[in-house]
Amino acid sequence: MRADARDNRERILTAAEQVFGRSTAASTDDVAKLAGVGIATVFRHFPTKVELLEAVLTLRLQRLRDTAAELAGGSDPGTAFFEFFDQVVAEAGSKLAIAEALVAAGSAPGEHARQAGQEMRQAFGELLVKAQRSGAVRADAQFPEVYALLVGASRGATATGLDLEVRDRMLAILYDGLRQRR
Amino acid sequence: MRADARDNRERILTAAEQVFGRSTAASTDDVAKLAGVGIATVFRHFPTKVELLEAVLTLRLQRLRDTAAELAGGSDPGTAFFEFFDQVVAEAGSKLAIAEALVAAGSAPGEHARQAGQEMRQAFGELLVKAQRSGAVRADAQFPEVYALLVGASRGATATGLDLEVRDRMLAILYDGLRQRR
DNA sequence: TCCTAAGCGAAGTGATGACTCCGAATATAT
DNA sequence: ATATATTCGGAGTCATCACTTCGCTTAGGA
Repeated sequence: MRADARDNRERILTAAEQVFGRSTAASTDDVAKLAGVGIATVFRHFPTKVELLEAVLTLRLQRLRDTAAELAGGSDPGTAFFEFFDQVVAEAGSKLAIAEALVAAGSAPGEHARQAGQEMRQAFGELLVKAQRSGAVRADAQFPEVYALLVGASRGATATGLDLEVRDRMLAILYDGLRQRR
Repeated sequence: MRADARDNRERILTAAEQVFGRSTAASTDDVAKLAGVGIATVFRHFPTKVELLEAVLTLRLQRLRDTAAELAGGSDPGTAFFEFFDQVVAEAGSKLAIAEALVAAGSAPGEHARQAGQEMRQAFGELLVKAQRSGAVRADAQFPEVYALLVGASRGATATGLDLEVRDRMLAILYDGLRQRR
């Protein structure tokens, strides 16, 4: 691939992430304009709009997976688990698209996104198990409901009108539920 | 208004609720077809698609408000609060539109929907206060975060793939957090 | 430097969907 | 029963958007 083509591909992805971050209903022209390329260039790199959306989704899921993996290597398992939860919800609070990505992670269309979603869930699952072994999270919680809570909290955060204090109090209540029953 | 006109208005609203329940991106033609009327008839009763959506949203919010008011008159305040929570989440689990309605309730466009949203939140707020007075819900929880949790749980429920056991375990964790700290 | 294949952008194309126009149909008051 | 004002339905219109075509440009090897 020629150097200018690679550059454009990067620019398009970056622009798409920003544009679709606001609304996935945005047009391909908008992405092209923000990227500073022609429409045809967008379609040359991503043959359909769905494939472009998929690429953006995959990127986001991979980043979340990396964050989880990074935290897993860190200090306290309990801290790592809640830290990840915090970070995801914080991001989702300002970017609706992240929340949507989480929902889509379960039943993602397309091979790349599906795999990225699976890896992210896998990494989050490991954070959960370690936190449970350390006693920071109740042992009777299973992955599906904890993931559902992550998705829900992300959506709930966007409903707070971006009020950080409300968001933190919401999470405090949720975390009380997730912690080990005495 | 002529009797046939009123009939059609009803039919259109019912059809719209069903069609937009699947996706708000559905076309007005779909609504007209399901209602068994011409497209023009839909637009005569609801001049724009947004107004039609608004009417559906208002209807849903009013129903939720009625449910809350009904439960408030019932027996135990704690039971009433969690019962409402259960019902809303259960409905949202099968109808994504309800979850969206909850989100929109905060910043609804249009006068009718805005007011219906406010009334629903008001009714839910009363359930919360009573439950707190009775000691069933922790006293330090304020309305905004509890509402955010309701919105979040509704969204989370749709992410469980409609698995009722997962949904119930998710709610159990959440309710543990909402109950009075001893 | 020059050649050429890879890449580019702007002007299409066709489909879709919100919304309108107007002649036909019909409810209802007399 | 009849008149007429109201309502109806389907065939438009117009804008938007995903996607294509094609003549021009340019990167980068010889």
